[in-house]
Amino acid sequence: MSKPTTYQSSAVESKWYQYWMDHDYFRSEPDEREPYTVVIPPPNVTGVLHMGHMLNNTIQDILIRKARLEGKNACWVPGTDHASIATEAKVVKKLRAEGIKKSDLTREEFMKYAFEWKDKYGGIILEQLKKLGASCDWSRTRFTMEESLYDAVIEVFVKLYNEGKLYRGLRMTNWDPEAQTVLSNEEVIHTDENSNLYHVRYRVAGTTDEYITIATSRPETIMGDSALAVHPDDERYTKYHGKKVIVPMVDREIPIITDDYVTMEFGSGALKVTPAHDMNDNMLGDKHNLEVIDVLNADGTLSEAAQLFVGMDRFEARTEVIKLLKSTGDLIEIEQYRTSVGRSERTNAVVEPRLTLQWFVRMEELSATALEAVRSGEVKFHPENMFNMYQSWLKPENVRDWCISRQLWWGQRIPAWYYGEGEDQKVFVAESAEEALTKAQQELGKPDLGLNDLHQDEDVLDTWASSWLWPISVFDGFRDQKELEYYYPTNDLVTGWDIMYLWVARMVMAGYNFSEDLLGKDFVAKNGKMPFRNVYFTGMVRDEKRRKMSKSLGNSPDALELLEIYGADGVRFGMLSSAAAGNDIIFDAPIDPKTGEVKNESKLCDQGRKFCNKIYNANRLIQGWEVADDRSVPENEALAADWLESRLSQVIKETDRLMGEYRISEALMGLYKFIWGDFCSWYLEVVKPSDGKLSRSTYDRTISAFEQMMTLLHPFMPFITEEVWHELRDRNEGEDCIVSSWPTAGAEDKALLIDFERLQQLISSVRETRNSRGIKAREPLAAYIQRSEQSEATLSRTGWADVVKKIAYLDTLELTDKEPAQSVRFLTGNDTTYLVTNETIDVEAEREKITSELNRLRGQLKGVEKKLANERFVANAPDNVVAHERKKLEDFTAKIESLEGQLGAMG
RNA sequence: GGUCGAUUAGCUCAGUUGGUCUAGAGCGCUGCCUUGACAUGGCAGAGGUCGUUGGUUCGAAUCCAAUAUCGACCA
Repeated sequence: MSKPTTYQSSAVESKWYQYWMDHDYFRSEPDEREPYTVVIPPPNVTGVLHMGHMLNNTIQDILIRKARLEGKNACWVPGTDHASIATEAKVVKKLRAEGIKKSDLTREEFMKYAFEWKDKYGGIILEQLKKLGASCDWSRTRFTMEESLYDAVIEVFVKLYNEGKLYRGLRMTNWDPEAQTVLSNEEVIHTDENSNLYHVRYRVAGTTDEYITIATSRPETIMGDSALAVHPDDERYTKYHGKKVIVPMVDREIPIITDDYVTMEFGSGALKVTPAHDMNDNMLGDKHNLEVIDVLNADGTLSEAAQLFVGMDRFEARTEVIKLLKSTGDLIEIEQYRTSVGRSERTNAVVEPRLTLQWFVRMEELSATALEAVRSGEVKFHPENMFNMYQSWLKPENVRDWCISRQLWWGQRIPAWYYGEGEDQKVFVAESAEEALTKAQQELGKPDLGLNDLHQDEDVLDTWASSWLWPISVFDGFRDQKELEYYYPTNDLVTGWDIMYLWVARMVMAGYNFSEDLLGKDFVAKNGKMPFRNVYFTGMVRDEKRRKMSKSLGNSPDALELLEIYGADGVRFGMLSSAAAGNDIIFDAPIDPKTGEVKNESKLCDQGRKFCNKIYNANRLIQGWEVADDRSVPENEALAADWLESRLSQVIKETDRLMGEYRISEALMGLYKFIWGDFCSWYLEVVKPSDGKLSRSTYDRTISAFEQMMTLLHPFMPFITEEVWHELRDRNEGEDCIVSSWPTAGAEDKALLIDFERLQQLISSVRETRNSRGIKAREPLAAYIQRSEQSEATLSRTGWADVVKKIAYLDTLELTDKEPAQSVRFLTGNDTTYLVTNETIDVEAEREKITSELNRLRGQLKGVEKKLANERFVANAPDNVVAHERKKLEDFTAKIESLEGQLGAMG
C-alpha cells in the first residue's frame, strides 16, 4: 500500500479549501430554494484570531454546512467592524512611532492613515478564518465603515432623530482623560484596588467649634462640593437639619440635605455631595436641585472653578489637598480600604465621571420591544436560561439611555450641524451638509445662510451604532430591499453571552424598529420583524485557571499554531468536544508552571487529530479490499451489515434531534462513538476478510454506510470527510461531499440491535476471561450457553454464532443443559455462558467474585421489588415505566438464579 | 452589597419536560497485546452513596428551601 500510514492534515486542508472556493460552493444568490442565513459577529478589525473566534465560527460553519447539505440556500455573510476606539488607538500609536502627532493632522489626513492601516491589517482575521475551514460567502465580505454601511448609520441617525428617539444632553458619563473621550459602561473595567478613605471635618456654619466629619476617597473634588448629605433618621445629625456647613479650603457655604440614599453605617454617616464628579452625587444633585461645580478639565487637570491648584493633574492635586487639609487640622484620619476602581479598557486611565454634552438614544421603548421579542419566543435563545440574563439587562429599572457619541475621528461622523454658540445654538440633523443648510435656511428664516455658517459635530458614533444594523446593512437593506426580502430574517446568530446586551439586544431593537419600514407591513406580518430567529450563545473560553482567554493576559494559545499542529478538523473537534451551549469552556492548553506562559498544546484537539487518523485508516483498510463478485454473501457479513444500517438509522435520527436542539457537541460525540466504536471496532472487524476479498453486497453496503457517515460528519470536520468521500467512489465533476445530501434515517430492527448487543457482551466476556487468566487471545476455546427460550432464539439468528466465533476465537459455540467441566461462567443476557478453559479453576476466587456480584444484584432486586410492591407506584406511574420495572425484576431474578446455580454447583 | 449560574469519576465535562439512570464520555491511571488499516493503535480493567441538610413526590443527579464553596455579571 503506497499511502502513508498516518493522516497528514495540512496538505489535505489547503487542497480542499481551494477546491471549494474554485467551485464557488460558499456563494449564495437568492433563488427559489429555502434560504438559511447567518451573519458573522463581525470581528474587530484590529483583531487576530483567538480561541473565542474559533469556537464561535466553528459553530456557525457547522450550522451553515449542515443547511447546505440539507439543500437549503446557505448564506454566511462575513465581515469586520471598525472598532472605533481600539483602531484609533492603534493608528495613533503607529503614527506616534513614526513621529506624527494626531493633533498635527487634519481629520481627513488622519482618516487616510486609518484606512491605510485597515487595508493592511484589517483582513488578517478573515484570512485566518479560512484556515479554520469557514465556508463564508467571501464575495459578500462587508465592513462597517464602507459606504453603504456608513450611509445606513447616518440614515438611521436622522430617522431616529426625526422620531424623537435621539437627544443631545448633558449627562454624567465615563470620561477617559487620556483618550479624552466618553466611554460606554461596558468599556470600563472595574477592579478592586487599594485606596484611602480620608476623613475630613466640615464646620457647621454659624458655629466656631461644631464640625461634621465626612469620609471621601476623592478629596481633590472637595472644591466642587455643593451639599453635605445625611440620612433623615440618623439621630446624630438631626439637630443640624436645615443648617449649612462651610467647605474647607474654599470657605463656601453649602446646605445640609437629608436623603435615605445615605448609608448610616458607612464612614461617619455623612456624605459630601459633588454633583459634577460622581454618578450618585449627580443623582442626588438632580433630586435636591444642587449647584453643579465642575472642578476638572477634560484632560484630568483642575479647572478654574476649583480655585486652588488650577492646572494641576487630579492625582497630584489630591496630594496637595491632603497637605493643605493637614495643615489646617481639618483632616481627621486616613483609613486604608479596598474599593472598586474603574479604568478605561483601552488606555487603563482611571475613568472620571464627567458631565458632558453627548448624543443619546432613548431606550425605554426600544428595550421593551427587545425584551418582548425574546419573551414571546419570536427570537429564541439557546440555551433558554440565557433569557434570565437578558431580562435582567433589559428590565425597565436597569435600562439607561444609550450614549452614542464618541470624541474620536475613526467612525461615522455625527450628522448634526450647529448654528450659533451657547444657549442659542440651533441643531440641524440631516443626511448631508446641504440638506442641513436647507433646513437651517428655512427654520431660521435666513435664506442667504451658507455652509460656512454651520459647523458639523466633531464626534463620531459608537461602533455599536453600526453593528446593531448588521443583519440588515450587510444586505444593503437600507438602500435596496431586494436581497433583504430573500435573506431576512436571518436564521441563527452565534455569539458569546458577554455581548448579549451590547450587541444582541440592540440588533433585536434595530430589527423590530426598522424592518417594517424597509420591507412593508405584509412582509413582516408573514415573516416577522426579528433580525434572527435563534441565538446560540457560546460560553467564554477560559484557561485552566478559569480566566477568560484574552490577548492582554497572554493566556490564550496561538490559534494558528494550533491549526498547524492539529489540523483544522482536529481543532474544531477539540473546541466542540467540551463546549455545551452557554457553558464556559475550560480550554485544556496547559500553562507552563515555570514561565507562566500558555503552551500551544491541547489534548482535546489531539483527540480530534487522532479521530481523523482513525477515519483515514478505516478508509485505507477498505481501499485495500477487493470485490469478489462471484462470492455469495457470508451470513456473518449480512448480519453485521444489517446491524450497521440499523445503527446508522438510529444515529441519523439522534443527530437530527440533537442538532435541532442545538446540542452540537453531543451530536458530534454521538458520531464519534458511532464511527470509532461501532463502525471501526465492531463492524470492520466482523467483515474484515482473511483473503482480502469481500462479497459485492457487503462491499457496497460498507461503502454506502461510510459515505453517509462522511456526510454526517462533514459539518463538524469538513476536510477529512471531503478527502475520504472522494476515495470511496469514482466521482463526477460537481459531486462533492460538501454538496452531497444529508442522509435520511431508514428503519431500525430493534430485535437485531438487542441481539447484537448480546453478541458484543458475550465477546467482551470471553476477552475478559482470557485476559484475566492469561489465555492467549487467539487460542481456540469452546463455549456453551445455557439453554433457555431466549438463548435458543438468539443463537438461531442467522450469522450470530459465526460472528461470535470469529471475533471471540471460539471453535465451538452451542447450547447446553449442563455445566461442562473446567469452565468459567459469566452472564450473557440473563443466561449463563460456560467458557471451557481447560484449566483448573480457582474456586475460592470464583466464589468471591460471584458472591459480590450476587450482593449487588440482590440489592437492586430489593429496590425494584419495593417499588412494585408499592400500590401507589403501580397505580400512578406510566405503564411503560411500570413495565420497565417488571422487566428489571425479571432480569435481576434470572441473573440471581443463574449465579446461585453457579455457587451451588461449586459445592 | 444586588442578581444570576455552577457544584456528578483523579482532571475536563454530558446527563433534555423527574421514570431505559442498573449515572455516561474523553483524558489520565492499571494490565495484556508490536496480530497485515491505524501504537495518532487494539483488548480489558479499576474509579462516583451526583457539595451538605431538609422538603415535595409512588419515584429526585434532575423540582423546592436552607446552607457551604466557587464563579460571573452589575453596583
